[in-house]
Amino acid sequence: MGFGKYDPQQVELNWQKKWDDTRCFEVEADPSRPKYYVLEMFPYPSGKIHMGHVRNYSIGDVVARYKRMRGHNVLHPMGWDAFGLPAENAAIKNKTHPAAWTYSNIADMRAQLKRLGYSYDWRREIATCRPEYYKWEQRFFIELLEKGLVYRKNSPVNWCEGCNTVLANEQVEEGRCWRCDGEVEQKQLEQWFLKITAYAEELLDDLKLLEGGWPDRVITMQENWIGKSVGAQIAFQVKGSCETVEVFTTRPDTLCGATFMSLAAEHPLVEKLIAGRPEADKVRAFCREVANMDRIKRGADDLEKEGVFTGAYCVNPITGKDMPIHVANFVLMGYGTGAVMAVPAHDQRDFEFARKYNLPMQVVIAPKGETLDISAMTAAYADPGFLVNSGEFDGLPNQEAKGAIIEHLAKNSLAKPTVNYRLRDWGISRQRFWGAPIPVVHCGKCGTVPVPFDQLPVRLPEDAKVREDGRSPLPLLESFVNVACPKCGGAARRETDTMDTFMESSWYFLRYTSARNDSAPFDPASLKYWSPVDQYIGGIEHAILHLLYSRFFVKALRDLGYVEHSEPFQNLLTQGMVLKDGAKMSKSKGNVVDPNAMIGKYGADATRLFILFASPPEKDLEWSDAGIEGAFRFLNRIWRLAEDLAESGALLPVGPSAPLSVLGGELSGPAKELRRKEHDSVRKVTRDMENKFQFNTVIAALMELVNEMYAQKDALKGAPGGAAVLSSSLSTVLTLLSPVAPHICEELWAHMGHKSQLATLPWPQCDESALVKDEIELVVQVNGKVRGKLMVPATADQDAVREFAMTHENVLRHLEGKSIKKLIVVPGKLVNVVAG
RNA sequence: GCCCGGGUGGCGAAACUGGUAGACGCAAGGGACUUAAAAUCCCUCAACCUUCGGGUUAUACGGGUUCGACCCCCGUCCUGGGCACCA
Repeated sequence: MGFGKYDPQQVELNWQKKWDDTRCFEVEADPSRPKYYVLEMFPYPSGKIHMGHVRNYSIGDVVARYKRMRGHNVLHPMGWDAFGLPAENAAIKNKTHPAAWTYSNIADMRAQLKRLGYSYDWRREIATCRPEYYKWEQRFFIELLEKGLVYRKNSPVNWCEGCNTVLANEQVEEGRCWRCDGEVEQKQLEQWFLKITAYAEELLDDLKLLEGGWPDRVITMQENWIGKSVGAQIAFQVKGSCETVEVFTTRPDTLCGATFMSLAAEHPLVEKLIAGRPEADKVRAFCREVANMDRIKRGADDLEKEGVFTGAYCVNPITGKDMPIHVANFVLMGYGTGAVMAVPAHDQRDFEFARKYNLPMQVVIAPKGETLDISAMTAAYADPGFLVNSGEFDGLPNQEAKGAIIEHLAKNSLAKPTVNYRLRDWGISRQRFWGAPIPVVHCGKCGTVPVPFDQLPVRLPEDAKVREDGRSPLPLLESFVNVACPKCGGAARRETDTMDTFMESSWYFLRYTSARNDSAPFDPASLKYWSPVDQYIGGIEHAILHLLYSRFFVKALRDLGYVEHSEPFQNLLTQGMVLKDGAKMSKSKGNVVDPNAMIGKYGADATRLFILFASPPEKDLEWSDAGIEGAFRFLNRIWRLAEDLAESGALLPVGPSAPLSVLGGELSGPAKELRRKEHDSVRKVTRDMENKFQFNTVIAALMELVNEMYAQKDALKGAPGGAAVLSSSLSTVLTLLSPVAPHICEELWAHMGHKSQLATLPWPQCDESALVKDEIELVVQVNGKVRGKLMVPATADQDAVREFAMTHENVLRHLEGKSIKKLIVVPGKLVNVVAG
């Protein structure tokens, strides 16, 4: 009896239904079993699944299915990052509510994911735009507010005119909006901030815990972003005034070489310093010009260093010398204290500035035994050395001098060791509608009042109409805005800003552990059992944004008492992009390959197989229409192999890597050889699964085994134990391939007469004794070059190997006229004859 | 400037702990089957030389360590990415 043509549509729908009916992938916390939490970054419901999603979720599904077969209790959930701008834009265009567009997209995309056969526990599905979800986020917000980790301040913020909203620093890329690529301007606004800087040190330190589990480059990117600098804060007295200028420096050792001072244009002291001075107008004009310069121009590499003298002086706390105070365009108010002690001899920037404005320079560090002549220098000397011209500190190595000078000044409270970070607090206010409302009320009498827990969630009104101009309808929606103050009961107004959508994605992975709980954000026992995420998988584009925010959020929730762990994601796999013709797929380039079309033509299994085979997961993958044909061809090859065995009565219900007792005793010849290959495949596949999820070589190993079965099947069908070995090998192929191409494997598994479901079967074991070879191919090298290969008994010892090697004609030819100096034997592999 | 990656056939790639470089697949060429096509099966496939035994050169480039190097060390080039007038 034949199986008929391989029809992926029919096979796949059939098995998807069976998995559904048997609730195969639903899991509960079970402390008696080892858990494994595998998670892929959840999608934004933009409308359709694209190839990037297919790659991401196929990788995750193989991990989930593999770990399940390895005996783990596997949590593998899916949900929707459902708030955000595209929904609003679509709603404006289609004159509907963002919710309608979002939920309809979710329904479409869920169906697509189901069609791909991913093994999710769908009962845990979440959509972040649902009040049952964001209600808890609002609660966290209030708790963080009470703890002082949320605050409101009026500050310059990044404003994107295109998106009509504020952006966090992490969302500005080279002066442009991460989403719409529009130019970002600076604006002064009252905004809510999350105090991520309170965790700067821990966020940096804990990166050590992630070494080995996270890609190095992601760790470095986070290190760079946090940007820790160790140094000192030093106070400089302003001459003739009680004011001081506070400076942050990483080079306190160069203090005696500080010959002038540079302030940022926005520095609050500037106005006080110039009051009543003849320079005042000129300085004000300069400050205004610098402050009004747009962000991109001001940050440009080639910006000419410019400054202006304020007329005021401060005093070097060690040398006692006067230092003219300048305002300089390269000093940033946002870093350190907004003031820089200028050491022109040892800082390139200050060097150029001093040369341009003819300011004093003083060498204070020189290489051992050398003197530096400032007038002859063409650049600052920034290398290590020993102190000179620094009074009592002369002769100290500059590294040591750092501590000594701070200590000296600390006696008079003029300096203290300080650490500075580049990381800024996370601005989370968004002037948009489709986001979680910030749960506070502004009362004329009581000020800013948090909404009490029992009044949560603050729901996003369902009757709001999006505005043509893209601005949020919330401020004009009286029914939303007007509210009684929770404290005094008087008339008050609701906050109309919503939260950055990165808030929702900062904790969704925790919510999956008890997604349907409506009395608390998490069920503590489930949360504890499943956390942290063992394997997280997603794109490198979130190396900073989402991954940094999530790390911070987990630490903050830990300090609120919600979670016990400190790092959300134990292991991180950053998958490469899916390219077509060398470029990222995009509508504008017209190089998009639609997953639906591929599933329709070749099926989900072939699509998954190709995308996993074409490239290792971290690398970019070039889509190839011929490649997916090849994947489909391989599945057909397995199908026909099973069919062929069935037709010749050689298809027995023998399990994978069957023991000799099942195979009918000791084997010999091709049967033994195939069994060896079978077990070797188990060994290889298991190793590559464990080692960084190298699915491409996993699949290659299975192709080899199938090729071997094709080569041997006709000889084996009639041989003793042959049918059993063929069947065992086929079982092995189906079992090992099932995480990648689950439907066809289940189907053929059933055809073999097995009653179980592959999805819940244990992973096969490699029997080491099956790997033993009677004969091995011995490679013979002469002076490191291969000169011959011969088959020798695997048991041959060193002397025997030597004998064999010397029988090889070509080897002897290369040894002619030479004496053997040394013989190196790599057991089971090769022998190298060193001769000269 | 600082910090991370990466560089292997026509293409995607593989190579375990330093032990036969190119597994597996794609493309290409040849053959079988077929009235024909598709599908399938078999063979060839790094470059050059060859008396067809084999030889030489090859993992960006130049050195080194080693019996032996894609792999380890030093230097150079190219390339992708992150951070940056950061004090």
